[in-house]
Amino acid sequence: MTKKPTKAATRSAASAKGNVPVTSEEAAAPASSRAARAAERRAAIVEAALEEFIARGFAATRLDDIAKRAGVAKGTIYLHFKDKESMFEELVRIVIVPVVERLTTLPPPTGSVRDLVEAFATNFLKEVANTRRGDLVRLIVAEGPRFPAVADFYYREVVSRGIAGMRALIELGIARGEIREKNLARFPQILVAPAMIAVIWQSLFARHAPLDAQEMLRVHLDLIFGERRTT
Amino acid sequence: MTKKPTKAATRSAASAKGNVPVTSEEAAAPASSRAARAAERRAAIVEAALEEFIARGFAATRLDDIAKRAGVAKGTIYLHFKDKESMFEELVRIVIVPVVERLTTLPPPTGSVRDLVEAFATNFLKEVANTRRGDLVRLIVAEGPRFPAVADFYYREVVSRGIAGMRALIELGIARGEIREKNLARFPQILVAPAMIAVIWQSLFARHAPLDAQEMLRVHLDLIFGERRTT
DNA sequence: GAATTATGACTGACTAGTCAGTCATTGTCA
DNA sequence: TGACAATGACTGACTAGTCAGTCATAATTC
Repeated sequence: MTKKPTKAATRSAASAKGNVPVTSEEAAAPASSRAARAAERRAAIVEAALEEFIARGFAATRLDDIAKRAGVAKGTIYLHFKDKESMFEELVRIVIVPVVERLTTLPPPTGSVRDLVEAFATNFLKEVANTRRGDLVRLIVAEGPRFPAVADFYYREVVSRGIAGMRALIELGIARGEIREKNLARFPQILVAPAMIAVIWQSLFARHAPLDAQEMLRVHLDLIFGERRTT
Repeated sequence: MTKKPTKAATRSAASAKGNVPVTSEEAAAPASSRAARAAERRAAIVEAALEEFIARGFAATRLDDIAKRAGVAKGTIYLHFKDKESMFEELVRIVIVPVVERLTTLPPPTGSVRDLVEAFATNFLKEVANTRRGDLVRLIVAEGPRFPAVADFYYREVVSRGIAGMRALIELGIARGEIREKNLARFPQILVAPAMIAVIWQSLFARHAPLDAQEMLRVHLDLIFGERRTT
């Protein structure tokens, strides 16, 4: 079979029209242009949908707008997603899964518990609070009650894991004498609360009163672990 | 025409059906039944709208549903509110203003700062967290970005006041030596964060993992003021 | 019975989802 | 290798339905 020629042609055609700003160093990838373009389009749709849903909420988002933003016809969306609702649900999964993976893989077994938590916090700020991801959290809070599937998923994949992880850290901190308040292990939510508040604050009140999240989290850790810096 | 009976009928019908739990000591008011009924209807509409908006969000809420729930024709809504959007905005004001008034009037100049804060927290749980009001907070978080007017109002009337009040309490606590962490005054958000988290948790994850908010807040206060109870 | 208030049928704008048709890509065959 | 056929990704006009807002009519009040 002669497969080479087609490939070359495909290639140039794709790159000529495709100012698709998504990923892509598929330079090495031998991806057949057909499949590659499909993947690109899907990615563009996901990106556009995320943007629109965050900006307008589920109900007020028009699929026409998503299509336009993605540079795709409306029908194309339905080649990738069953309907608006399941698109939203898949979207949340698609965006969250990699973040969870990255955050759970991180823990470098360094020194004190405080350092661990602080590193985690810094990372959280960089990866979530100051990103589109932060708005996604707000979106989940907003739409959760109307999308039990989303709320469930988020609880299972993010919240319960996060709480469990934090609890483990707290217990370690207590065991090592870094944390005085024993009851904290019963409510790891307390450890995370200011971070969540920071996320919400940024998207609602930042323009009224900017919040130095990094510094706030540090103060909060001082509260839990006792002072430390020269401050 | 026989008008008396109608009136009586109307009256009783209204009170029979109308378990409108809102205001109303119009007992003393010489309010012509005309004005009184109008007020009742308005209250019913507000109540119904609140319920629907909380359950479905702004965009997905139908005025027909609000009307039906309020026991009113759709046209009647337009006798009280300009349109859906301004109804939503007014709604937030109508519900929030009395709460703010009640909470700001409270401070009984009792003993320790910790007692003050704890009383406030308990009150907050009773008045907000376990009420429709709590869901309203979530609704504001959800719709805030699309309703700058609402976000502004909420910031001005609730957040900035709350932050200021908390800061005053914290400074008092520091002055009296009850609070060790001086930097806390720079981020009163930390003091409030768990309470907000509790509100959000209740409406999103309560069914996955119930949260004893009261107890969580107490632990948080222990963290700030130092242990206390026999626990 | 005039004035005020309430009603709900109606309208028009808008949108989720569909589907017949197009055409670039891929596979096949000489 | 070049021509032809098959494929299926993609399109966008279209349908069916929804819903905010209106207004002629009806009910109520004074």
